[in-house]
Amino acid sequence: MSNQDAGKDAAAQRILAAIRAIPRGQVAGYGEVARRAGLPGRARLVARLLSQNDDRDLPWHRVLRSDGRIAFPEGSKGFREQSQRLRAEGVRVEAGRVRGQRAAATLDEQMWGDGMLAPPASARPVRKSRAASTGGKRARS
DNA sequence: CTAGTGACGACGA
DNA sequence: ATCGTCGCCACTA
Repeated sequence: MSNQDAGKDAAAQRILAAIRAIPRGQVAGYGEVARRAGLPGRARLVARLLSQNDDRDLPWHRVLRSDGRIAFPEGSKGFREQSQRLRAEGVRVEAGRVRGQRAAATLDEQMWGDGMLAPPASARPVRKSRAASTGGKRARS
């Protein structure tokens, strides 16, 4: 296995850890999870991982889009599954959208919350550390 | 190398 | 709040 493979795997493990760190009844956005994992700008990587994931243990249902919407198309199998699992935890889901909390923002606060420990962010740029500026103003007018 | 695709994210209209 | 467009990443053809 090459270094790249190892690095990819490490990133994957970190992402999985970040997802498992989401408290029951709480939710987080893909981008938030990626950031928490030290992979800013890799929201899509998180999504790809989940699509590949098969671990029933993983609380994947707590990961939503940044706008609080479930990422699956309404009515799809995954959609129903996720909605059900979320509601089972007491999360209010309506019209494919989670109400009661804003997906994300709370993650870090829940873990390290009010000055509990050092900033996790630690921002382990792992590498690459690109701008990761998701959506940098196009020149459209 | 270019194009297309996807459990994404942000911004402008 | 909704929609369309653009940006970024990782992967596949």
